[in-house]
Amino acid sequence: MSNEIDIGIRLKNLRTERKISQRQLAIKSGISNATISLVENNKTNPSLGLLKQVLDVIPISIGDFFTMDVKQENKIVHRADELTEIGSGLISYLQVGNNLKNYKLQMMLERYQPGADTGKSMLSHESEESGLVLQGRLELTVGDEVYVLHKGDAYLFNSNFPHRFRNTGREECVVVSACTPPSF
Amino acid sequence: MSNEIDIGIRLKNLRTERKISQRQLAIKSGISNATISLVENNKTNPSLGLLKQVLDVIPISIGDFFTMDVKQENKIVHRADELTEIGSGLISYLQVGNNLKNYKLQMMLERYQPGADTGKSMLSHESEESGLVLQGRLELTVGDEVYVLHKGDAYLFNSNFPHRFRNTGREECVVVSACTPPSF
DNA sequence: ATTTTTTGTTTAATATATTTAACAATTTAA
DNA sequence: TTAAATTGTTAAATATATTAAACAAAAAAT
Repeated sequence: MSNEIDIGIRLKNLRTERKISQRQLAIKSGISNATISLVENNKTNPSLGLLKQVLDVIPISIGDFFTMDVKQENKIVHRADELTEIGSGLISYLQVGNNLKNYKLQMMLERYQPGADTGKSMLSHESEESGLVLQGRLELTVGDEVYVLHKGDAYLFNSNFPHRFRNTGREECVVVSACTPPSF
Repeated sequence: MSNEIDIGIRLKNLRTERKISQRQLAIKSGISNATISLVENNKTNPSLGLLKQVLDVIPISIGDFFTMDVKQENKIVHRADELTEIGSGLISYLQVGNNLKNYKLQMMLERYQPGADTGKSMLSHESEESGLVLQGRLELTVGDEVYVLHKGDAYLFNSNFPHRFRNTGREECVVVSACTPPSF
């Protein structure tokens, strides 16, 4: 799902590397600081003209902006409220770290609302998944086998098998999971 | 002045190379055909999300889109209504051709409204300019010399001299000019 | 300590992008 | 030829980006 362009982190990196504030950048570019904030947090869908105006003061071209490497994640401790939401709907995936390009490991705190269902995934990417249930009831289907997991139970499998997760219980189901390499 | 990003020509080239219509591209991308038209004619300032949606069906990345070479101008005959306006205000410069990157010669039809004034240009780029007055009265200053030209008169000079054009007459002044290499 | 700046974020107001629907012009079908 | 479909463009309606102004939190100054 996280298929979008991460304009925010790119701009924020460029700005903080130069040690200038949102407001300074705003003044130099002629864009409001509110907008800079919204862009950096991916809370708006900026126009190209606007982006160019901002990048002109860096300066960097639009092409370079999108082709440049995103600075590697170097934060080690991620506070509870800093985890990155990459899920949606009835399922929440709170990922440890924003940009995992340079990592082999993806760690997530998963929350399945009652009735939540990933659907049968037919993905055949070579990766391994493991998880441990903290709360609630989780139905796991791998191939033809169906399992029901409760608090304390864990799973580990090769994710090129078709698989599916469902919360068949009445309360929220919470799972801590790991995956290598990252699957999205 | 023409300092902007030529999104329009880039997209139009990509689309026409693939021989698909604006409407086909619109349907595939989920964007309205009206918008595609506006974007191709630089009549709107599209958001990045929109551009990405469109480019995804080409497909091409945003970075590549902006770094790719713009197809060279290959049109030979440019109809009167196809000339490219690169002037503004009281002065109209109708240029022969859109993208002159690969050309050494820039041909323009210039219209100076009464009172129009280029201001004294101190530019010292090595280039030659020539022009022929079709209508009206044109005051030309080159270095210390001031000349007044009327219908049929022409000029030719090396444009690293400071120079300036003014319409000191009461009617519109029309000039056909040439410049090498292109100055803007 | 207590102002005073400076920081990043958010909300309501406003500006502008985008869509829907219509148009005229050209091409395709019959 | 005429009718039908497809082309690109434009105007009015609508959705959304952007701004101005206020906010709370942190840093700097006194």
